[in-house]
Amino acid sequence: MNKPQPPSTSNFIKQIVEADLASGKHKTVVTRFPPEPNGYLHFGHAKSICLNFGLAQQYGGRCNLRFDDTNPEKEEQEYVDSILEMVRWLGFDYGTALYASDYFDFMYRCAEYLIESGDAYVDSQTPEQVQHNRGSFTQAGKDSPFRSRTPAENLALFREMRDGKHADGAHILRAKIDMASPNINMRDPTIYRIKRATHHRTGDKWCLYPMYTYAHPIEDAVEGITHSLCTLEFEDQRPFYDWLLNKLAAGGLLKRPLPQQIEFARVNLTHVLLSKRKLIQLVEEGHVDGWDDPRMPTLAGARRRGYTAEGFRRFAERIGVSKANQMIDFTILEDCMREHLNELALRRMAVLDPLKLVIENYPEGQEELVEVPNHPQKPESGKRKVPIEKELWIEREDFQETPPKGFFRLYPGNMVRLRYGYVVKCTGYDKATDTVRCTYFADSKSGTEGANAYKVKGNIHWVSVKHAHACEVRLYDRLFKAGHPEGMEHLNPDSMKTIRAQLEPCLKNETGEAAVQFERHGYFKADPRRAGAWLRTVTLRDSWSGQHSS
RNA sequence: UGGGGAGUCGCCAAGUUGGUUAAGGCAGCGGAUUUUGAUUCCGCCAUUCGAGGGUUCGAAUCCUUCCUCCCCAGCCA
Repeated sequence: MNKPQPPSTSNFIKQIVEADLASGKHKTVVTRFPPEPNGYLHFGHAKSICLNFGLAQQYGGRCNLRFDDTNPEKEEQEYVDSILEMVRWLGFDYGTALYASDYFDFMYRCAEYLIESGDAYVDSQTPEQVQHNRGSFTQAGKDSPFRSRTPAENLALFREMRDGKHADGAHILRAKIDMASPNINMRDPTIYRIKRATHHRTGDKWCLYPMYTYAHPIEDAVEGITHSLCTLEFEDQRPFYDWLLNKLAAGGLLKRPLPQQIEFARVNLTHVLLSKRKLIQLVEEGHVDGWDDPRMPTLAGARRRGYTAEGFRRFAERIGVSKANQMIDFTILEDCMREHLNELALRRMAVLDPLKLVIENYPEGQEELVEVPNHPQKPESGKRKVPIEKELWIEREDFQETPPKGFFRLYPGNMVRLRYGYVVKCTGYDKATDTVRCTYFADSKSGTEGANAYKVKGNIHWVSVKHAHACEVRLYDRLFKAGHPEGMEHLNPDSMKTIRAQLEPCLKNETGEAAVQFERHGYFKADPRRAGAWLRTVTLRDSWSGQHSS
């Protein structure tokens, strides 16, 4: 039950943080999780969220949730709401959410400062010319003919841009750095563009929007972020990040100490696609029901699927943080969820593919209650009483008329225990009625002295025919079919199975949804023999309507 | 090709001020317990740290050459 947790591993980010704390560079740790509200959070974001919030938690600092909403064309309130909800679900308290758009005025002021200091200019080349003059990996770029405009000219033009006097794309504001830099990102990067789009928060107030490259460092600095964690592809951006911050700090617009950008590798999972483009495709083409479809690798989907927030936190801790590209085996995520669910989920007997079992020597009309623990390893979870009688449903796969070698469940002549009930011996199978027959041993009831006299290898679950109630339950076994990393189109949405909230009496997990493990249908280790299992529409018949007792 | 990163067991990942036998997890394999073929438990699983040279009494850790992979030429983030 108490699996030893892997020791909390150290990583290079913690080392930097600790060094900064030790040297007195920072007195506290302030991080941030800065999503652009242009989509739903997925498994990959979970790593970043846990990393940023976890770090702040660990060092007694704080972590901001900040929306990087600098491109109104792609962003929507719907995404904001969903992100807010999922971060909360993951168990992190972000206080009040912040928005890059709240700093638009300040960013604008900074831009005017850069113009005045000669560090930015308005470029009026066409996008094609800009691109052409940027040069290539091997060729230096060429200065724009507009690069030498005076600060006064630039300022006037920039204000006109802000005031809507120019068409989209007519001009851009660029940082004046070095068109010959070997780092292409330093070849006068664009920092403002004209874009007439309605912003989900600022409406039509602006027709001028800052670029991420420019906005992000300012957002970090304004919020007093100490360690700005981002993914590897931004490494080349760091020189500009530092350039900008130092310029603005020199101008008195920002206070030191300035934030430090630190890059880490994003997570990839085998058989799981996290590309926003492809996920959108799945939703838009109707391959899934929506962003929260339990088959989706989104956090919203994961939650409906029965994954727990704690499972994600363990996952983040286990995979670690480094700068080497990671391709994490999906079994690690599964194991984290299975591990947590195993501790958390109450056990229930349920028959998904029913086959009738008749106990021939059990008195007609008689029934009795057997006591069943809710969690075999946790007595404190209590027990419940489940009715047993002459006719039961058992799992079809628990019976074999002609058993394969090694099969130790029900087959003619073999004895098994009806879990928590009696030991029965199979006496035959009626093809006409599709019924398995057996006889039971009255002195073998679980919990009685006689029970121990019976040594049987098989132990099957069952449900009383009379008391069972059927309910539609859909179980989702696996996210994607192994072997089809490229897509989920191979899955049949109607046949998928999911554990859902119908299982009301079961223990609630922190999501408010029910987490339950079906006996023999719970979170098994990945088993190729079960790979096709989810391709069935199933009906659940369960006997847990019985009373709880403890 | 210019620049920036990364290479420790099938997958992650500790270890890097050079110092006995290179943590741990996942996966895998073997075994014990078990009223879930689950869980739990025990054991096995890198003479080797991308490769080759070198320095050293001693290197995954230092020097050097080479190889491989990833990122950058949006008025996206």
